[in-house]
Amino acid sequence: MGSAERKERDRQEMREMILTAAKKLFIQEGFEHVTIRRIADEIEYSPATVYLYFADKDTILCALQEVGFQELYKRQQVLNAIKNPAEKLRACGKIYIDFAMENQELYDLMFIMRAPMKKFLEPHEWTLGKQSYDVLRETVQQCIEEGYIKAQDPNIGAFSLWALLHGVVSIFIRDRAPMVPKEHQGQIVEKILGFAMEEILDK
Amino acid sequence: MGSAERKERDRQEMREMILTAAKKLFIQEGFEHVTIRRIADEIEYSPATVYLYFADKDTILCALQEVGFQELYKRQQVLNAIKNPAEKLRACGKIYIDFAMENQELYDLMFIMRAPMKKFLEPHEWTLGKQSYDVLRETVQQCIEEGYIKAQDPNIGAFSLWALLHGVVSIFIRDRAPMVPKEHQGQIVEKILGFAMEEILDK
DNA sequence: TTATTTACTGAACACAGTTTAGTAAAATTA
DNA sequence: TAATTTTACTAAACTGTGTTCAGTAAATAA
Repeated sequence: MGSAERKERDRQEMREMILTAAKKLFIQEGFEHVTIRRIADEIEYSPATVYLYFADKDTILCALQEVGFQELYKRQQVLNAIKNPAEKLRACGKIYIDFAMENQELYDLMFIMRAPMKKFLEPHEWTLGKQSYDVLRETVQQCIEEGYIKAQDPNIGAFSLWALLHGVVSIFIRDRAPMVPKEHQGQIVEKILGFAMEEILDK
Repeated sequence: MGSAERKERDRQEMREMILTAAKKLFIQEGFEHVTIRRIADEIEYSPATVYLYFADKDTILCALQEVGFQELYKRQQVLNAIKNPAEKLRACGKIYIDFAMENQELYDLMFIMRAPMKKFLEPHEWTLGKQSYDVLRETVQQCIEEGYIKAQDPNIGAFSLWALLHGVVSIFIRDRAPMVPKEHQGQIVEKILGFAMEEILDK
């Protein structure tokens, strides 16, 4: 009677195949080329089969979004080694912008795209996102406690910093700054992070 | 032989009818319900007719984007009455965030959506956007000249402020901050503007 | 009055996401 | 082993996109 377990294992394998194919298409060809039919081609099954493993396209995008949050959270782990809160905050910002600029399609899906958010609106688990956000919020909190930031509310502080960094990278990712050539974008993102750090931190 | 002029006038009227219909759908029903067929219904012509006045859907979205930039620029005109650069900068920010939060669908089209940007990528006229951006840049410039800001480069300064404000409003517009209830969003946007002003301005 | 240009549309095409009816293989039961 | 049921899968279709094209009727020009 161990066949039920094998079934479940096979099912998970299939789900991962689909996600892997979707991610590959997503990164290599961009969002607009991620179609159920292309995913089906990639895994060598029919389009209808995809629907036996995922309710609809948005659900696949949600799952992919979670993969993105896992990767971001993983990068954030190096922060545990940094004790000084000011340094830690700067590193936290750096990790965020590097992740964004190096994985633009994935970042877009996680923080900009409309598609996969319908599912999340309700009580649902934005858990993964919260996990990453908490890293930032706690670092800001630490900066306040140890007197590196004069600001009072860690929530507003963390949110402002997030907004600033998200603002810069999303302007570039969605091509809203034609006055800035692509090859200067990374440099400007870093400069703004440094600028923000000087303004926020007291020493 | 004045018929050629009337023809041109009729043509412009038709273009405006289409844009008006598109804008109405856009604002009342949201982007996903703006289809060529719905626009055609609205103006009581066939879908094919729309293509006699606009090359494709993206071109219509571009035109709508320009309408948005006109509206933003129009709001910015009240800034001319403000002489003190610090006050002016704050008002400039306030106008921006008010416009964004009051016209979320339009703001989305102007600053977030992917669709209408393919056309703009080349040398093309991002003129309207530049016009509005220059208002901000010149205000920052003025603040620097009159010693209200210690920062050296007006470009980085203006861009940072834009990024911060765009970051906040776009996080809300694309529902990426489930921890913030809708009724508090406006309040937070304002708080962050105030926060930024305190940090940036020297007095 | 005739010829030509203009403004418009019905019908189709290609391509999405998604559903459904059916099939062949595997698993279960007898 | 033989019969039955369940499972895994797919071909084909449905709806709804953006877009094109051949044809038509009215307005204009000759």
